[in-house]
Amino acid sequence: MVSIRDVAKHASVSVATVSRVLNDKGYVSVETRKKVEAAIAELNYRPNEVARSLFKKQSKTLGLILPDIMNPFFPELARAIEDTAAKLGYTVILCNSDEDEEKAQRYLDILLQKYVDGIILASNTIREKTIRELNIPVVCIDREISKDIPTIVVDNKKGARTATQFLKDKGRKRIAHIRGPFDVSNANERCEGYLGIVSSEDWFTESYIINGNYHMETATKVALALLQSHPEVDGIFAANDTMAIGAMKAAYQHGLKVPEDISIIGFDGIALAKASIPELTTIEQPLYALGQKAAKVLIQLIEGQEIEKSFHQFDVQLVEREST
Amino acid sequence: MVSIRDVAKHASVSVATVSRVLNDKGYVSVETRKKVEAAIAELNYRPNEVARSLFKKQSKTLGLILPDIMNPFFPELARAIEDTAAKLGYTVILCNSDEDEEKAQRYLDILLQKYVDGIILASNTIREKTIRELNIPVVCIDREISKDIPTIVVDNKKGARTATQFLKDKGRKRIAHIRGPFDVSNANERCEGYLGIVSSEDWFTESYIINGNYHMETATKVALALLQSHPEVDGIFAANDTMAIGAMKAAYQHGLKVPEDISIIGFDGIALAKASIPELTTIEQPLYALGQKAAKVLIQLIEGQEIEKSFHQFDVQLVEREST
DNA sequence: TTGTAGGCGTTATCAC
DNA sequence: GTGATAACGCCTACAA
Repeated sequence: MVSIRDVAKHASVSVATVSRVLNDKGYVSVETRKKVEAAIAELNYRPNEVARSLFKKQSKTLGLILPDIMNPFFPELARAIEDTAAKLGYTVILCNSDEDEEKAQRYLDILLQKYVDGIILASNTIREKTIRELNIPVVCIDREISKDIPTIVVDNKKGARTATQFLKDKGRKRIAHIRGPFDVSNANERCEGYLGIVSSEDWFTESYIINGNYHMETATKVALALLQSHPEVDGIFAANDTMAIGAMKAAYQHGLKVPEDISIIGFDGIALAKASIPELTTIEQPLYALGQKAAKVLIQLIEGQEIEKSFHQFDVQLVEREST
Repeated sequence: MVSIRDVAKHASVSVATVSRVLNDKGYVSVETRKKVEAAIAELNYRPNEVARSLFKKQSKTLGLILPDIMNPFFPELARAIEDTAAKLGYTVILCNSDEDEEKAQRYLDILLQKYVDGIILASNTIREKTIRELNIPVVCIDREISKDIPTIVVDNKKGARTATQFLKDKGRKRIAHIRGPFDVSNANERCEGYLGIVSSEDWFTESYIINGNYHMETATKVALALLQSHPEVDGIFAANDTMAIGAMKAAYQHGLKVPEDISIIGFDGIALAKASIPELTTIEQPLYALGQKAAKVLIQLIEGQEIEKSFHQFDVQLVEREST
């Protein structure tokens, strides 16, 4: 690897001068600059980012900690973050935490040791205090940890209301809800939204709320049980698309036609929703925009720019397809 | 951030000694070691990886360049790679190349500047020469660039033969193929496999091979056109699952029932295949194992261990579900 | 306008 | 056994 010293020698100047033209800082005569640039080109020199990082105490690297990139919700987010980061000169380290606090903590340590400039975090196990102690900018996404930490989320409650109301408007009389995990904030918000619409209905009972874990298989199982015990159910709002697909499977297994016999609506707007047959009606999150925003805010924070506001709640949109 | 110097001072020893206990290298008396360890614990000291990297010229970081993490084929691969890397003490930088040579090249440069220790590459735009010039270990995955570069792939041809033969065995008489892009090696291999089974059939014509691009929408379009112009087609082997789903959509749009009127089989075994209704029969790749192997081989290469062989071709497995 | 030199936090080579 | 000290490649006072 050719170093700044080689360039200096080649151009018969000092390393300081080379550094100056490299960073466009300080005075350099046009002539010397040209000489240096020629040397750089000739030697195909590229500054060593590690040395730079050591000196500057920052690495132009972001950490991205999410539960599991295999969860179809995250790839689009990750892509948006990576795109935006790249555009702004940053690189991103991918970490899968599996919602495991210890694992997340380990990644946090490693990222710190590697001098990452900031972290984007989708987690419900990490607490505010831990984040504060990191002493580097952190942006939370999808899951809110504290109002005092920059956060990019979506209006879950409103989206859930929209979904439930939509089912009602479609003439559905008994609307059930497959909720997400209790320790995930958005799952609780979505459940609240659902309740906001149905809790005053005379038919409503708690048994219309069944517990899912955001995964398909479990959703199929619990939905099937629901359909068996409550054959009157004619509409399901699942707290995410994956579970909605699971519910569709359950409906078929139970001999029900979607959407003729039962309407199913999801939440998230992942690619899967468009790939299912019938295609899934869902509450679509602007996933790419969320990721983009997260990266932008984080980098602003890193670069010390003033942030207008730190809590961003995006709107969500009903996309009607074939399952309702 | 507390540095090795702070620890040294705290333990009243020299930095050299601290370094020795840190790396378990050289002689350190039990007593001093204990002192140092106490100081480390007390100050909660963690060595600075950047400084380490600078000195050692390696960063315990891997680069992962793939076309697009949003393509459902890649998350599982990425996850396996990240898991394995983490277990072995490495971290991974995610890069999306969009099959764009220039973009990939840019990432390569950046990764080099960051001293990554090795790169895992899924690309068909980068040439062998470019890889050689990197002067760091590279392993290719999913797409073969050269027999001389460590590569992890699957027996595409055989898998394609299996798929096509399976359709035949199911009694399908006119089997079409939606192929992948011409510049992707596995697409060509899969097409060859298909041809191996059908090219000698008397009904076979080139018009049974239609061009897809591994994406769903296009597949739906071309499959629909095929079904219209060739209503006799009763089986489709799509070169990947995403296109197989697209073909299912086309079948439904055309008024055909799957699998009653037409059988459809995919390739890859992505999660989507299990989520579709009906569930997709497919040729399943051991995705996680592939990623794991890639990471392991790369790290072996990095750590200078001898590699038994560098070209790994995994077997593929027919998974029969509901679409055939 | 340019060069010298010290330091970022580690590791490794020598002395002692 | 332990401690100075010179790298690693870069940046930035400070001098010249």
